[in-house]
Amino acid sequence: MTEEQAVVVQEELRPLVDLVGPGPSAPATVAGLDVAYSPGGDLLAAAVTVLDARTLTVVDSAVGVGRPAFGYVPGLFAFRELPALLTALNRLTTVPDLLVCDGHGLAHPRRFGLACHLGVVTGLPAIGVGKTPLVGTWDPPPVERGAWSPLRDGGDVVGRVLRTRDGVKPVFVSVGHRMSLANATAQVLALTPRFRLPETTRTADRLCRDALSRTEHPD
DNA sequence: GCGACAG
DNA sequence: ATCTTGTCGC
Repeated sequence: MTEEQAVVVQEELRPLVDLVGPGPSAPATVAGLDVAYSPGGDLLAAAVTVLDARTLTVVDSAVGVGRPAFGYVPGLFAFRELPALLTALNRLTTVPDLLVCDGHGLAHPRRFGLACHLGVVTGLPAIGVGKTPLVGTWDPPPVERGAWSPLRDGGDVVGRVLRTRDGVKPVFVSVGHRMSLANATAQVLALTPRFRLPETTRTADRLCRDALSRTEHPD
C-alpha cells in the first residue's frame, strides 16, 4: 500500500469513529498495547496486556511478532503496527472493556490516529495516550497530578494535556473510539497511581521487549 | 520555502 | 522505536 492509499483508508474509516461514547465508567478490565523494535528495525513484537482495573494486575496477555507493515510516517503510524497488534489481540482469551493505546487518537492531522483505527477495527472502546505531541497547541497545565489543559488543533479540541504525576512532564490524552474525553481522562488517572505512564502501557512495554529479546536470542 | 513530525 | 555518555535525584 502506498502512502496515498493509506490516507484514503483513513478518510474512509474516520466516519466510523464513535465520538459519543461515553464508554465504561468502571471497566472491569483494561488493555495496554505496545510495540518494540529490533535495533535494525526489521523485526517487531507487539504485546497486549489485560489488567484488572481495580487491582491493576495482569490477568491476560498475548504477543504478535512480525515485520513492520509500513515505513515510519508520522500520521500513518497505525499502518506500521496495526497488523501485529491485531494478531496479539486475537490471541487473547478475554475481551477487554477498554484499549489504551501507545499513541494518539483524535489528536491526529486527519483525526484518525492509531487509537481510532484500533477502536474502529475491533469495535472496542479505545483511547490514545501519547508521550509527545503530534499536532496541536496547549498551555502547560498546573503542576499538580490531575491538572490538564485542552489540546487544540485547527479550531478543534482534539485532546487533553494531562499531568499524571506532580511536577512531571504531562501526557497527551485523546479519544479513540466509543469514549468521551472526560472519561478517557478519568481512566488514565486511574491507571497512573504511581508512574507517569499508565500501568497498562508499562506492562505491555515490558512484555513486548521480552518477547522481542526471546525472538532474537532463543535460549 | 522552511521546519515539525505519535512510535 | 533504538543507540549512547553523562548527570540528577530518590
